[in-house]
Amino acid sequence: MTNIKDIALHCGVAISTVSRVLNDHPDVSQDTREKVLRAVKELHYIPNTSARNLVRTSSDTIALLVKGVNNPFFARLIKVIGREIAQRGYSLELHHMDTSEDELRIGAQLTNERKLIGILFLGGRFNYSPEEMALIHVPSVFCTYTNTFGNLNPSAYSSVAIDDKQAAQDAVDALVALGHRKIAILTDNKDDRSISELRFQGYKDALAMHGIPFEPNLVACTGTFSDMRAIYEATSRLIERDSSFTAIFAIADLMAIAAIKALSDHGKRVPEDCSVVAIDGLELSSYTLPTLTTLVQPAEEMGLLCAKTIIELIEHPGQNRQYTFETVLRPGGSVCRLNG
Amino acid sequence: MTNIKDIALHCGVAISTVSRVLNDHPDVSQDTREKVLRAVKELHYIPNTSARNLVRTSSDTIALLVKGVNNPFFARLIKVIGREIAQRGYSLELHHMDTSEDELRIGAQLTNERKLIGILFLGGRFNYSPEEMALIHVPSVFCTYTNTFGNLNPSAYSSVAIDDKQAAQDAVDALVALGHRKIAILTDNKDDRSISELRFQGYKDALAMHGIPFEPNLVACTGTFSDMRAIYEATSRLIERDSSFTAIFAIADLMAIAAIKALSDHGKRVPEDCSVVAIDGLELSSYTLPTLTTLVQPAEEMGLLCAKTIIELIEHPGQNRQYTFETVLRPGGSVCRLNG
DNA sequence: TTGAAAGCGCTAACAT
DNA sequence: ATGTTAGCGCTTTCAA
Repeated sequence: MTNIKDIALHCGVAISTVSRVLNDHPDVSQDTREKVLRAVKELHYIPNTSARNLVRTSSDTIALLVKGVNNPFFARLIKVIGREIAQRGYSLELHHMDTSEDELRIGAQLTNERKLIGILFLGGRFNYSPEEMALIHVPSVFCTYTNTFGNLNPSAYSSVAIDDKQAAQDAVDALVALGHRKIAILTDNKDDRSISELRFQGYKDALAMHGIPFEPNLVACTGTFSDMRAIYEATSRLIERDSSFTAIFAIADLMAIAAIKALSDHGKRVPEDCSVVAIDGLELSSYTLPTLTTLVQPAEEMGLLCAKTIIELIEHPGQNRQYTFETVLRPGGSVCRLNG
Repeated sequence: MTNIKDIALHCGVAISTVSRVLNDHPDVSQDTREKVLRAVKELHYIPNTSARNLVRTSSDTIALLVKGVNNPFFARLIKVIGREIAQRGYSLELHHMDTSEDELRIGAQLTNERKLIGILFLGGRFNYSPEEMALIHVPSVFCTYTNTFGNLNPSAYSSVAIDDKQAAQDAVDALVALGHRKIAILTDNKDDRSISELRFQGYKDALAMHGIPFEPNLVACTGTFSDMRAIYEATSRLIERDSSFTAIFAIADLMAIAAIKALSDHGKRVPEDCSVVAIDGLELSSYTLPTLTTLVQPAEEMGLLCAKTIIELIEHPGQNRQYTFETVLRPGGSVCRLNG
């Protein structure tokens, strides 16, 4: 591997001069600059970021730490965030990690490895403790989740999220408004201290608010957000167990899509025999047959605010703040009035 | 940030001793080891990977370089690859980059930054030149693409891919076998020197082989693989321009889904009025209404072979090899016999 | 079993 | 405008 020293030797200049050229410092003569740049090309020089990061005390880099690969909702968010960060003159580094890893630990590691100035967390847990949070020494924003199940002081973190419980209530409300009272729920999990639990809670609250008794029989747990087969099967079991429901609330769009297939395969037409409402608002859901009635998370706005917030925090530290977005019902062909 | 030196000071040992403990070297006394490990916990020590990578001459790390975020087909591949690499005792690092970046350059940079022992490229170009390829000094495998439009010597690269042209031919053949002769194509692009071009070529070849004249009017270009709205509109324009076709070949599953919606909105039922065949075999496509007839890329097998191949190359350099997979037709509800 | 010290490639003072 | 030099945090000889 050719390094900065090779370039210096080749050009008969000092390595600091090469470094200056490489980092666009102004105080280098035109001649030297060109000579160095030519050598860089000729010798196929590729900078060693490890060495650079080791010696630098700061960068202009914000990391976007994504936990879990399979979330289609993240894609739009990432796009918007990337655009805004670039436009504001910072660099964005995308890092993915497995669901099994600890995002705060990885964040801390990345911070001192790459001299990050900020971290955007995507897909993290809802229950950080102050001790865990203390690992992170740069500004950070929780994107699309917040600290509902943790005990962080509001001054200790920033977040941009929807109100999951409220969104679930809205979904159920929409079904009730159409005359439905036997409403099943399709959820990943009932008590994951995360999205599923919140949306499940919103479902129960909404039922209670409408004086509808909660029926455990109408709860279908999939154990997954993305495995269509598992979702299909959970729905099938639900139908076979108790098909008295006239509507399903699915906590995610993809779940609704698999559910509609299961309903169809069991001779139940959507929406005539069963209405379906979900939460997400994926672009895809506007192109299925029938199209999905879903509570849209405003991905673009949320992504933009995530970016704006982290930059604000970087430029003016200490102004932590939690933002909550409203979901908007996007009408689709998957619902209809009961017996209508 | 606490570093290895702080730990050493805290424990009253030398830096090298701490390093030995951290790297599981055997020649450290039980006492010292425990003392150091305790300090690591207490002081919240987090290793600096940059420093480590700078000094190391090699790692056990294979990188999976993914270009473009929005490909749903990649998710499964990544999962399989990750599992196999881990099982064989190597580490996998996932790196994402923008479509605008040069994967070979990034690969080269990452290699000397992180001391990689191998690279898996996902989503790269089909047209590398030997000069470009010379940047990469470790074994590598092109996953799900190959060098069709480049001039690499077969001994100079390894790849695991499907035969895109053949898959497109198979798709058209399937439609012709059902009596269709007016077959439209929905493609990203006609000449991108990549997947789209190959599949478009396969479409044309198949038509020719069956003595069906190629009609430019029946070509709909979307300019995208993932923007459903754009695909929907391209399909709509196609229908409004010339609705004489009885079948559509979509070069990707998501395109087919948007196309079916457009057909439906134009009063054309699928498959009764128009059959649809695609290439991909996403899990999703088995859960749409109607389900998609699609040529499945065997993601699991391909991912496994990618992993096996890179490991083989690492352990026995110089055995470059190109693998081609057959796609398999997965029958769905989106096709039927013409006038049947 | 442990310590001392060299140096990975680079940036950033500090000189000149 | 350019050169010299001291580290950044770590691994790895080489000595003891």
